Amino acid sequence: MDIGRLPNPTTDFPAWYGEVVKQAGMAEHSLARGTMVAKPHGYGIWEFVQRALDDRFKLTGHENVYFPLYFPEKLLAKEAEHVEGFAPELAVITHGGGAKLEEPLVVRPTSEAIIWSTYANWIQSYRDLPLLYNQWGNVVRWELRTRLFLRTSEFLWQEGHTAHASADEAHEEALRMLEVYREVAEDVLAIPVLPGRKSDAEKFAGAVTTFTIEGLMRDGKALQCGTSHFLGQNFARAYDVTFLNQSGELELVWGTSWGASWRLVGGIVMTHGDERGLRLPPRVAPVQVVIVPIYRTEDQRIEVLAVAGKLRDALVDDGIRVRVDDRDQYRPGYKFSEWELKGVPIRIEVGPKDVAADQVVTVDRLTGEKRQRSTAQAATSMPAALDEVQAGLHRSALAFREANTHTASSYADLRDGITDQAGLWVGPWCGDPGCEERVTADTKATIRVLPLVPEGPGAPCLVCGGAGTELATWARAY
RNA sequence: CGGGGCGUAGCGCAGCUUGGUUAGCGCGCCUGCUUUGGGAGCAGGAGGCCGGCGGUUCGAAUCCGCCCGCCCCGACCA
Repeated sequence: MDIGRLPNPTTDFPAWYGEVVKQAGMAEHSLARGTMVAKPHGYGIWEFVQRALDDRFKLTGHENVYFPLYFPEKLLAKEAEHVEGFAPELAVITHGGGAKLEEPLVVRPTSEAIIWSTYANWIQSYRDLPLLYNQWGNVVRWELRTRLFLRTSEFLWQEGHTAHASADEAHEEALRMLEVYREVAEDVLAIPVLPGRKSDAEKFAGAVTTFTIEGLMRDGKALQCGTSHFLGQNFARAYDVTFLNQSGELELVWGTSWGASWRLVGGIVMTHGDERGLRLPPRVAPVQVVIVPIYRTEDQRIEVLAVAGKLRDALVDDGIRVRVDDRDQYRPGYKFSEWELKGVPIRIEVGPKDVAADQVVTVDRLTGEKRQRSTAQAATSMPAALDEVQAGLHRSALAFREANTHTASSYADLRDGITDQAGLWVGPWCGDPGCEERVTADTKATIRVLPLVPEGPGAPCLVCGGAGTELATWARAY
């Protein structure tokens, strides 16, 4: 693999991002426009994200199911807002088995249509509710401009689809899953996020309310890291999903849906990366500790690898994902750089001098500081050292977000501020879509998040001066 | 879809203006020796339908036409 120097993340963030993803062996573009190949290092990180999410889905009472990749196009059209929202990015199958299809099929851009039309058959009574299902899969949205992990025409994600007997219960479910996303982002990915609501302009096509968690990337742009929707009875109405309540009355079912994608992998890169490459939170690092042996002679090689092997075994017993890099064709300095590029949280160096002194050198990816420890202590101190890296990454990301969150006190403030200083800008908004549009037209920034509980900020709208009803957070976004 | 740029070895590029016999450079790759505590050195070697099709010409990577693909910038999105 060709590992060269990286572009400067401060002056050329998009180029830096692309090079990190490629050089770290995470992903690359594939032949059809907008598609990507996920490579072992990138897919490996995604597997830990998946596991963290899936474990929590199970703990909150959900089961996994799988619905098909394509379904009749006319199904999509039953929910007006929904079809309108997705029409521009649909992939449509017109031919199959060498013949033109009588009914075109769509490749799912999301699965509400096929799932709700199926739920109609599964739900008759309040006793069938709630239905708490999730599926892991891929979806296709015909994107024009793509970026590895962040926006590709096909991407991997999970989508939860639940059905409930009451509005309150569905609403609670949507918030519960938002909290799951928040917890995974913060505790597992070490990405500080703002939970909240989307404005009507930004919400999911077909939802009553869309909830979101938003992260702030190192270049000052926001990234939506997960969304959860309260669907009201919109899809139940469109797909005729009714149930008999305890009083024997026919009612429409209440629904939610929620999704998070491998975009989160891109979020990890853009939140924690630095000029040397990726910095991985230990909880999603495919390799948490790498041991690099250093030797000159064959005798030293044997001796050093023996110590490295014993250390590896001790760490494996502690449940740590560890690898000994015993490749003979690369020298130590090369390996240091490569593992730093790949973001491995902790490196242990073992050389002849260390073996003689019964010690090793440890270096963490957070501070780059080299420390000597006894071999025994190195083994026992690793779980705590990994926790320190995990916490340190979150701490520094949070400090970055705080330093880049600004309060706008006038419209000029907001408009010029977002242009001059990327980041999150907070200010009162009256709720009028016209005012929202004006800001977007002037600055390319959008409302990323509104408070979970609407609460008057007690100050006039920054745009029109009318009564402010919301404290909106604005930013340019991915 | 509108504007700009580019297709030559796995990757990054030169050569094209002014056509000429064997198409070159860096990185990577293979072999050997020396090396190995922050991206090793030397020597030898493999690897090309010059994006495709057609035209001009004794002769095309080079000139002309058409086509295909990719990248960047403007309206949508996890």
